[in-house]
This record gives sequence, C-alpha cells and structure tokens, in this order.
Amino acid sequence: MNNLEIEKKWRKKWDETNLYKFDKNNLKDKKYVLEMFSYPSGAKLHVGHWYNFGLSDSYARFLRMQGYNVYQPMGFDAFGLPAENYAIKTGIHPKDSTLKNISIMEEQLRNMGAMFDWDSEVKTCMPDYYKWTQWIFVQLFKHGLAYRKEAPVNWCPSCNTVLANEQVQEGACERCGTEVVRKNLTQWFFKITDYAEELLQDLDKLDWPEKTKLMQKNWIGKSTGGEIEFEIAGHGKSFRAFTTRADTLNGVSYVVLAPEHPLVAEITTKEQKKVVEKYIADVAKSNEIERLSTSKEKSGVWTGAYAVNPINDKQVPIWIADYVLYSYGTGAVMGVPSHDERDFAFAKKFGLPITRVIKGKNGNDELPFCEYGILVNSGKYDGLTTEEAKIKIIEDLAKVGKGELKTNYRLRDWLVSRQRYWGAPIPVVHCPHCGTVAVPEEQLPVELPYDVNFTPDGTSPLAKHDGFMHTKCPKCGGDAMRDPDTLDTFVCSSWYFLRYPDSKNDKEAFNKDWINKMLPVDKYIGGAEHACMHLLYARFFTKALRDMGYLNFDEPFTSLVHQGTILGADGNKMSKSRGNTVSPDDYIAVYGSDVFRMYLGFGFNYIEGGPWSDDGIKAIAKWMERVERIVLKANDFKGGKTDMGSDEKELDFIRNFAIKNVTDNYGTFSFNTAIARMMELTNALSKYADGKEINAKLYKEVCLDLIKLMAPLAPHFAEELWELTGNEYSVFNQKFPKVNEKALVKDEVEIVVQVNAKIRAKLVIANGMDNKQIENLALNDERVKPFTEGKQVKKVIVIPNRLVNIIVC
RNA sequence: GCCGAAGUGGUGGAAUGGCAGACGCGACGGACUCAAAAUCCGUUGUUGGCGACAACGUGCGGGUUCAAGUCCCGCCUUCGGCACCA
Repeated sequence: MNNLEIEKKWRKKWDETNLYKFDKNNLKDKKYVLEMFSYPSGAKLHVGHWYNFGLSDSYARFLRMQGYNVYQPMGFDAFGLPAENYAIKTGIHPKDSTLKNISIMEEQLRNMGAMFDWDSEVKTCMPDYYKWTQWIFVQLFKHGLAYRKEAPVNWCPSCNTVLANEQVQEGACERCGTEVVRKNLTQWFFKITDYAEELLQDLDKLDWPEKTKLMQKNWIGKSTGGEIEFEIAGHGKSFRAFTTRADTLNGVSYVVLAPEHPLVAEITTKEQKKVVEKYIADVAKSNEIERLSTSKEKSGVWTGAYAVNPINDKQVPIWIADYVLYSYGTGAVMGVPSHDERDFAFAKKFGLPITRVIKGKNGNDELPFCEYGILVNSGKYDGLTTEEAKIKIIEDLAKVGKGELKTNYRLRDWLVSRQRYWGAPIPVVHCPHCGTVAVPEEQLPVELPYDVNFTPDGTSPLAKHDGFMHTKCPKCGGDAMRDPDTLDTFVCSSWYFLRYPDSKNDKEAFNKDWINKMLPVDKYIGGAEHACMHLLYARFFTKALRDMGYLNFDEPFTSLVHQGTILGADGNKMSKSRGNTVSPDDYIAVYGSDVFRMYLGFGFNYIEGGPWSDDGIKAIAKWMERVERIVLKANDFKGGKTDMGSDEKELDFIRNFAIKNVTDNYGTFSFNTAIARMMELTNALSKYADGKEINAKLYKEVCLDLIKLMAPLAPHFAEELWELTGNEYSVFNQKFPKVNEKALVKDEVEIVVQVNAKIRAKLVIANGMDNKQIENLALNDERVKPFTEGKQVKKVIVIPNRLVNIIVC
C-alpha cells in the first residue's frame, strides 16, 4: 500500500462525499468534541499540534463509529503578543504574518485527515469575530461586570513601555536590561469575583481531572473569617484587617499594611518618611512570587504610627511589609507572632513582643503554635476553644461596629486592558460630558486600524492614531476619544466555543436557541497549563452570559481531558532556540500521516506525554504492513471448516477481549493500551492461520473487526483495507464492534496460591468453583504442602478467579 | 516560596489494594537465503544455581494491611501554573 497516495485519495473522497458533515437535524446523538484552538505563532504545525488534534480526532472518530453525530470545529486564537513583537523586530505587520501563518496551518490541518468542520472556522483577529467579543464586553459593562480602576503594570523606563511578565527577566527588561518598575495605570477589569462562590461550587458537577478541579479550588482560595477594624491612634481614620484567626486577637503585637495601601502616606510620621518611601520604592521593583516567598528574609519598616486593638484598646505599631498584598483581602493584616509562622519570624527579626494567647489541648508549649486550642491571656474569652472564639469575638466586635464575619477569596478580578496594538479594541468612548460610554451595538465592530505605528514609545499604539482616537460621543454627539487599549487575548478565547456552531451569524454573537441545543461541549481537550486561567475565564463568561439570559446552561465544558506535552529528545520543552524541535512533516513524508498518528498514540501515555523519540515509529509502520498482509489473506481463504473448536474459541476470546478493552481505552484516551490490544489480536490472527485448516468465515469476521478497531487511529489505512476486502464505502459509516460477553467466559481459570503472601503455586481450576473447594485444592497441593507442614493455618483468603492466600504461623 | 502532578527493566510504557513489567523497541539465539534485506519462530528485571528453584526488585525513609507500584506520614528529584506568553 502506498500510504501517501491512498491518503490523498481518501481525503478527496471524504471531501467530495461530505462524509463528516455534521447533521444539524439530529441533535439527539450530538457530541461536541473540542480541542483548544491554537495560536498561529510559528508557521508550521509541530508535534504538539499533531498530538493534541490528531489523537482527539481519533477519539471523535470513535464516537462517530459508536453512532454519535460528532461536531468537531477548528479555528485560531489569532491576536496576541508574539505577532506584535515579531512585527517590532521585522517590520512585518501582525495581520499579514498572522493570516499567512493561519493559511499554512489550515493546509496542514486538512492534510492530517481529521474530521474538522471547516464551515465553522473562527479566527479571533477578524472583525466578524471580534465584533462579538466587543459586544460581550459591552454586555458585561452594562451589567456592571466591567469596571475601571488603577492597577500596577511592569514599566520599562528606558523603552517607555509596558512589559508582559514574560518580558521581564530577573527584574530587568528583556530588550534593554533596564530595571523594571511598577507603575499604576487606570485599567479595565472584569468582575469575576462576583462569581467566585459559584465557580467554586459548580466544580463538583464537572467530569474534569480531579487535580484540575483542585487547582481551581485553590486558585479561587475561599477562606472564612472576619474583618476587624483598627483605629489609627490620634488620627481619626481607621482600616480593616481580614483574619481567619480572630481568636488570637489578644495576641496582636503589631499590624501591617501593604506598601501600596493609600493610608500609608497619610499616617507615616516625619521621622519615618524617608525609610518608608525608600521601602515602597524597593517593593515596586519586586514581583509577587518574590514577595510571597516564605523562605526569603522578612522585610518591613515601621510607619511611626499606632493602631488601637479594638478588643483591648492596646496600641500596637503599624508597619508596612511586602508580604502583605494590597490586592488580597483588605490589604492589611494583624500580626500575631505567637500563633503564625510568618508573624513569628517577622517579630523575631524586628524585636516585637510575642504573647501566647492559645494553649495546646495537650499542653504543647512551643511557639509559634499554629494549631487550634484553648484561649488564655484573653480576658473574658479565656477557656473558649478556637472554634468558639473565632465567631464570638467577631460577633462582639460587630455589636460595636468594629468587625463582621467575612468570607474572602484569593481570586482577583480579571485585568483585561492591554496597552498594545494586536488585540480587539476596547469598545468604549470617553466623553468629556458623558464620561465613559459603551459603543452601541449597531456601531460595532470598533475596527482595529491597519496603519498604526506600534513601536513602543510610552503610550498605547492606538493612542497615536488620530483617525482612530477622535470620534463622537454616542450619547451626546460631542467630540470624544476612544479607549486606546485592546483586550487581553484571553477574552477572545473565553467564548469561541459559543461562536463555532453559529460562526456565520452576522446578526448576533450566536443564536440563543441553537446554541442552547449545541452546548455545552461534551469533551474538551487541551493542555493542563490552562487549568486556572483560560478554563476559569471561560466558565465565568458562560455564567455571566447565562445570567444575562443568553444561555441556559451553567458550565461550558462538561468533560475535560488534558493531553501531556511532547518534549524534545533532550527532555526539555521544544523550542527553536534550544534546537530540539521535531517536524512532523519529515516523518509524514516517509511513513504517511496514519503511521505518524498511530505512533503518537502508541509511544506515549496521552495524559502524560514525554520526551520525543522515534525509536518505535518504524515498528508501527511494520505492524501496519503486517496487518495489511494478514487482512488481505482473508480474501483468499474459501470454505474450510465452519465449527468452533478450541482454536476458534481462543481466537474469538482474543477478538472480544480486544473489542472490550479498545472500546474502554478510546473512551479514556488510553491509545497506547488500545493499540497493544490490537497488536495482540494481530498476533492471534497470524497464529490461527498458521497453515492448518481454518474457519474462513470467522477469520474474515475478525479481520473486519480489526479494521474497525484501527479505523479511528488510522483512518485512511482502514478505509483502504475496508475497500480491498470488498466492503461498501465507508468504514466510518460502520458501527464500532460490540463485545460478545459470552466469548469472554473461559471454562478454566488460573489462580495463584500464596503462603504468607509469597507465591508457591498456580492452579488451573474450573471457572465458578466455590471458595471452599478452591481452598481445599490449594491446601492439598503438593507444591504448597511443604510451606504449611508443621505450621498452624490461621486464615485462608480466597479472591475468586484470582488468588488464594494461606496465612500460617 | 505557594498550588498541582510525576518518578516502574537497557528503553517507551502496562498493571479495579490481589501473579510487577501487558504491548512494543533494543539485545541475544534460531529458521529461510550462496549471502544480505525482508519475513517468521524463540529467549530476555537483577543476582545465585547445570537445573527444578531461591532471594531481591516500582526515587529515598517509615507506617497501615493477609496482601502496597497503588493507601497514609516525612523527604529527594523533575515537570506544569503562579494572574500581561497563550
């Protein structure tokens, strides 16, 4: 078989006959299978794309052969930083390079021989798509879920530009090496925190990997506790601190504000002003990972001011320290060195008092004591447990307006403004009279102009484009300015799965009734690196659009699978700079795409991935050639015997064993073990037709089953064999083989006999023998006796059809 | 640092708490051949033994259990994420 030729032949036929066209009139059996769409950065498909898309397509084909009406769209996440950086470097416009890359990738994706529904294709950088991204922004704005506030960005003072975290290397700009500082800008946010609780609760409904759900849970970071109000001594103002351990309030020996806290400037005394300002400037240079490191030496400075502890009116010093983040909780914490590791280290370093207020239930006296216990040195609260006091103290404070029970989430609102060119413009107009005004729907899209100078010089590139910036206020008609920022590309990718099924709709983002029938996605496949951001943002969008009345489901992705990463042969991530990339094309040119896909399925655990090696690819090619020989032999066999002797039963057993396991394995993306079972079936067929008289009808039946089992992983190959064995087009209109459970019941089974958990014998016994009989057989076996003689049999454990364990002493 | 994973023969990888190493690769031996390629058959965790067999063996150290690669506790190493790469 000439793989390259037959692959071309069948792709043409599939196209001409519209074989894979999704049937819009049969939604009863619909399965929406979706792979995370790709970013068109490099021009060509790499092994990772093949691994994700090729094997997901095999899963989709398996569903099709099980009788489902499979919908599997494809598109491109086309806005983003790399194209813009490439443009700055080379002068090639992001639109030109992106569209060129897309067309090359489309061509390659078509040659993969997958069932993609190209009619549904979306490209997020095209106005017919981002028009609706902007529309969603406007809806969020109208519903109070988009708002503006100040937030810090990485700023390179030399390049005069905002840097992505990725562009900051050890605190310095990757382009010029200048030290990066944090600078506040007014930016757009989406209020994902409004949905924190639901995003947390609904995780239980999802068929997702447990680890992914756990990561999202920790990312949302719910903690229940209370807010406590501290007055600033002699100042008249106050601030609140969030704590989960209000029971330790009497042990507070200082409080800490985040360096960015607005009160800091007000309360800092003359004497402390210099050190405080110096400290704030230093902190502005560090990132959050450094700030929150628990192994790093504690740092902080005193503001000179004091706060009043509302529980006992004692004055405690107010410090600022980098480990307190302004973005979490209230941006202020109370310091209880006796019962918190971090506070303990801080107090030790700066000589602050340490007072025990919780005693261990078993008299543990070592500090810091961070477990729950009994209150001491706490006045009227002495003797209460932590659990009781946490609530009681807050309730008492609430009565005098100094506290309240509070639930906090680590999750922060989503910052969506980017001071960049290559993204969807934010559809907002700033009017001197009317303020911030959303662009009305009929004026969308706000088109991204082509002729923009995006070399970095201190402002958003769009701000320099007069034709874009100057506009009229949609409300009052007066002169107004557009928002010069663009949207984070995560915004584009948070709803593309809603656009696919209705991608040609130019009246609305999607037709509500239709999308409610097509969604949610039945199986979503993509990398685990998206666990906390993309997958959370998409869930948020779905819930927000549901609450606006556009959707009637709660979750976008019912079931989720993460494919692993294929690394370079050296075990590192593939990258051009490392020179360890692997080109699928080189292999496909030699072996064809089916062999390549089959190898990707066989050589790795799909969920785990691993370093690339082509050691086994030749073996796969040989195995498939062997299958071809074995299957085509079926055409030559005529007549022969028709009864089912023991050889026939053995072959039938292996056939059904393969069908059962392959079916399960496709469902769990365990392609490697599925292929192992197909190889066993191949071996069994070869052994069966080893010269002696055979049952030709059975042989052919088994061969046809093998073709069907292989079809999802080697679609062209299977189609060709299906035709060569005299069957009607197409194998993909065939039903996947069904297991005959009866053939799997063996007359005899082998069980293991252990004495004190060590294997001493193996017995072949009749299937279904009762436990007492098995026990007797085991105890009387000649090979077992030497190990039990002279000893007392304490217990015998019989696991039916598996083993006997005799415990002696 | 924090959150989440992973660690099994020479190698890729299999194993609902129940025979560790399925299925491959590689290696070794054999058949076919003048020879080679291709193909087919067999052996292959380590150590000891001619052998039947025995002991040991799933990153390290403990523990639970009749039974642990699998469950629990404590480490080590590697990988993913940490909010402007997507």
